[in-house]
Amino acid sequence: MHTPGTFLPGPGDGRARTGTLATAHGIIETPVFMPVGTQGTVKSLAPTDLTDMGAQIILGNTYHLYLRPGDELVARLGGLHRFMAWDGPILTDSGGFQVFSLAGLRHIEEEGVTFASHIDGSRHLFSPEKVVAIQQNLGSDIMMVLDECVPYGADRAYTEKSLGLTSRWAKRCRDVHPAGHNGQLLFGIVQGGFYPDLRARSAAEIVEIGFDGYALGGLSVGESRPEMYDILEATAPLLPADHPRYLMGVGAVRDLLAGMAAGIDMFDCVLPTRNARNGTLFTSLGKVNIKRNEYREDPSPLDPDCPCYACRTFSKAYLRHLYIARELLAYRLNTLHNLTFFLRMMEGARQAIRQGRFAAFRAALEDLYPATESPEDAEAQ
RNA sequence: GGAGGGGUUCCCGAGUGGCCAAAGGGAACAGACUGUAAAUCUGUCGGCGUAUGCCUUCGGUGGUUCAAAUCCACCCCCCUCCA
Repeated sequence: MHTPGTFLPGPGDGRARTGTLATAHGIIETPVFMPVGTQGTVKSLAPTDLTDMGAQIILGNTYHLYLRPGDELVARLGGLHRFMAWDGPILTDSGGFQVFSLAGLRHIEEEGVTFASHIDGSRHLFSPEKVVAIQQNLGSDIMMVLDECVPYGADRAYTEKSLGLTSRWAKRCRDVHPAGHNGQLLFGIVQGGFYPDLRARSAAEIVEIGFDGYALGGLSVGESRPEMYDILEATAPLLPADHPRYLMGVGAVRDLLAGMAAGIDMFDCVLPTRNARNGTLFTSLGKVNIKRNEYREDPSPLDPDCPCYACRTFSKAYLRHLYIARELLAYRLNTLHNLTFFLRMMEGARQAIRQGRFAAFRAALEDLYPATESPEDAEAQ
């Protein structure tokens, strides 16, 4: 049988590939999209909803769960799976991203990062060892090393220095969590900003340490698509083919497609869940802003091609009404739908890759989800 | 009948001589959201073919003034208290 950590590549199509990753809570078919459940819940959904829509693995967050309710409390209650009643695989992010995004009161030094809680201002230290210990308490199937997610625009000197720190932190994480320990996998994270040679160096150092999987961090942090794709395409091939590759924090429909085309196996992003709560829905006919006046009396389903409960049961007019009226059901139905769309898209992608028609699959979706130029980009031209 | 308070742009509500097309909130309309401090944030929101511009608007009418949502007179509504 599969022991946790076993990654078996399946049929591929160009650089895009399928595969299976074994974890202590089940086997994941890749490429996979992982819904984000930062605080031990995918906002507005119950675990049964996730099971029903075919979610294979979800995310939790070290930073948030450590601060509240506390990883030791979760451990006493039987671990995160039991605590939140989700039997499938869980990946926990290390808090590296929070170190970056909650940039307010924080200090990065060799030992780790000192920060102030966004909840009560209390001071804490996240060291590589601490972050692993927290994730061990949570009992996640895939743990992430502590890294520094370098902000967009960081200069070469800073990026280079940061990359070295991320590598040393990665090594310390590996040292306190040897391969195979507890059935919990540990993934390394490649940084290096937007300097291809630094990316290559980071990849080499992280691969040298040896992890169960390799993540690309520090992308989709404000850069343009071409910049992101350049780094993605240059770096993904540097990650070992016999391990899963994870593109952190991505993403948008066309970014997922670009990632898969580059050989990425795993993705996570708040986009489908957050956008659902903000009224932007993804459908087989393109993006729908459900609050628009044009849907006020529209009796048709949101997506005639979608099997989710919202699409099977309600009209766009009703979904619009719920959203405009800020009814709680709106958040739930919208999230149900958006995640269903993303998961089905990934299923479609896996099939397309197996059948050698990924390029066509990608092109069709890219037509529905054109690259939206940011106003800044447009003005710059 | 007497005393007092009030009528402001779709709604609520600031504004009591010029810096007022008029704060703020809501509604409405549109947009953003990429390892979730996000059920959040941004823009528009009287009219005029992009306007340091013009026109219309602050219960009604008439006046004072270089200038009025703001001051005066009368009128029309609404609310509270006392008879």
